[in-house]
Amino acid sequence: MSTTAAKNVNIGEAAKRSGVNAKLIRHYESIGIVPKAGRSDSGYRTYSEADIHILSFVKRSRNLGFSMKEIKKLVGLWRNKSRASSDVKSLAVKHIEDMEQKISELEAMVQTLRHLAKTCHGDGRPDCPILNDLGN
Amino acid sequence: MSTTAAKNVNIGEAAKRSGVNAKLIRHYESIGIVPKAGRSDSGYRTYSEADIHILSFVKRSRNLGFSMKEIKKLVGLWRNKSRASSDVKSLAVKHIEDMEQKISELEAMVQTLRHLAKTCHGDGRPDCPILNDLGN
DNA sequence: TGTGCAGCTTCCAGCAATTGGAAGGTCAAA
DNA sequence: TTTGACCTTCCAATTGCTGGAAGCTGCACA
Repeated sequence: MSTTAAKNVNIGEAAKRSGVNAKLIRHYESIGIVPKAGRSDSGYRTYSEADIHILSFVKRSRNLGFSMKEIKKLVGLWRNKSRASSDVKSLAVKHIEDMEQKISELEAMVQTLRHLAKTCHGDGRPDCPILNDLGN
Repeated sequence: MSTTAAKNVNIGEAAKRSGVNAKLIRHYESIGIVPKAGRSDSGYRTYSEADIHILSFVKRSRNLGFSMKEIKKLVGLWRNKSRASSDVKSLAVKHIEDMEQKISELEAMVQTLRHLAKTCHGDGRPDCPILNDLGN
């Protein structure tokens, strides 16, 4: 009745609570990642606890490196009580594979560069094997 | 005199030889990564061996994950005979550090996601711990 | 009651680093 | 001559934001 009444907040507060800044919240709304916020009489966006929860969900998913496209799917699955866990799992597994692929690419790059850097004396002299190698 | 004469080529051939496609070569020129190509009477861009070499250099640097900004610097250093090797080395070392940072972030993400995925049965049932965890 | 400022609104523009397309000129072979 | 491959420029889209400008609203303070 009173204490449990909806205490909707403005975008700034929603930003603070979800960890997603206001600019980005509007952006997410505009590209359909999060549902359209309600509006006050004067046109301000209003956010419920549930809305803020979705924003946090998006934030956390981003932190885990999901693309916006994937997150759009995840948010849909999350809001849909009848979704199958297999959908979620396959998305996650695919994503793990992508990240592992990226990690090994980066490791190969580091390997090569470290080798190049080791052969470069790194003083004031003009000749540097890094550049020579890059040129081949 | 004759056999060593400059045999400049069009952008398509330069693309083939450098591994950088024509569209991208024009783009690199427009943003000043590579020097402006010469032009034939009819306005076609022409590329010498040296030009192609620069393009290959850019390609290889990109493969090693350097940003365009860094590559711009590298190309400058490469074309400048009097540069100091310390400039090159510090650029490379900084880049290695950046990549290593990225690798550990990715590894942390994979770790987390792998954990989440393990706890998800991945069948037709609607409840999935991945989504539950993401929501917190 | 004003006034001042924080906070909200929209829209527009740009960042990296490409990629794609449209509309048109050129070159060489058939 | 005509086809077709190649070249030219310019403009737009992509992904995931971030920033600014111009203009409301809301609220405290004098």
